[in-house]
Amino acid sequence: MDISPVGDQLYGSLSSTQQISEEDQVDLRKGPWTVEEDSMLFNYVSIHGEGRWNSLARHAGLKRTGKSCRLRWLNYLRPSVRRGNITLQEQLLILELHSRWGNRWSKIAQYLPGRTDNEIKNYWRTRVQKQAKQLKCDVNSKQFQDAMRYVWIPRLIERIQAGRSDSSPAAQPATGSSDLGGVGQWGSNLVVPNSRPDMSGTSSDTSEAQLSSVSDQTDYGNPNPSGGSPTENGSGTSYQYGYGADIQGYGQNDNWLSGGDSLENWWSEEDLRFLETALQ
DNA sequence: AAGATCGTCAACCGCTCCCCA
DNA sequence: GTGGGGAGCGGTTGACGATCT
Repeated sequence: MDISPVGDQLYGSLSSTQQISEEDQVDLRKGPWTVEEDSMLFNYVSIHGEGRWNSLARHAGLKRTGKSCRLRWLNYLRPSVRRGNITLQEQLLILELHSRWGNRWSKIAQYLPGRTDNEIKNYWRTRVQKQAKQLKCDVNSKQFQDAMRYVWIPRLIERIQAGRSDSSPAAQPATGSSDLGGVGQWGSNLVVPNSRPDMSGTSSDTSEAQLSSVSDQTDYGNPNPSGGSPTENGSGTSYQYGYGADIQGYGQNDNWLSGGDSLENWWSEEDLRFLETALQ
């Protein structure tokens, strides 16, 4: 765990400047969490469970707001939190779900087990918005939406499929929940890789249909669409989705997707030239 | 080597929603 | 019906390490 004790350095003098008042709770701490605080929160929640964060903070002996405790637990301490690089499948899901729901980060996060809304939000702002900036268009513009649909997403799909055929053991889909019969596979229901319609026209309708064909069949009220559910496969937990994509759970070897598979590497010079021309 | 700039991410803030008395 | 408290959400900030000049 990468927990910095910097909080003590930054806020260690707080108590000396504050009057002790249980009523006002003026000695509430802010800033980075210390190892001790993490330990206190983790132990308390492990024993008593989540909920009632304000009273939980008091009873756990934490000089933090309930909000702060909740955030720390959900984004960091919770055992199910998955750390590490966003995988290609996760990138694809984020792009697809964001195209449908916009900045509904918590809703999007429901479909990426172990990922927090904060993490997805940060990913979007630092990676996706950066690409929009490179292309000199707004991230919400039709131009950028088309760029994602016709270049970015197809390339992600290609790469995912290539990764599968490369077939390092870790890249193999989990077999635990193979009862997803009939649910589309990458590239078949989602989009046709390498299809690059005339982006100068109003082609978003057809692309929307392509992109939505699976999504519309999916019960988004269910955080695990098409019966996707955590499955134990011996070395970790895997989740499968209605798209036919599965995301290797924590504890898995994600190397086949991480390390050099940042979005920047997806955006080849060729793509950039193509897009810049198309966007003019 | 040192300062400037950039990228990432943890954490906070303010607002809204929901539940309950 | 309504007011208050708790929880959740999305936007924003700031610290810090990495990279660049």
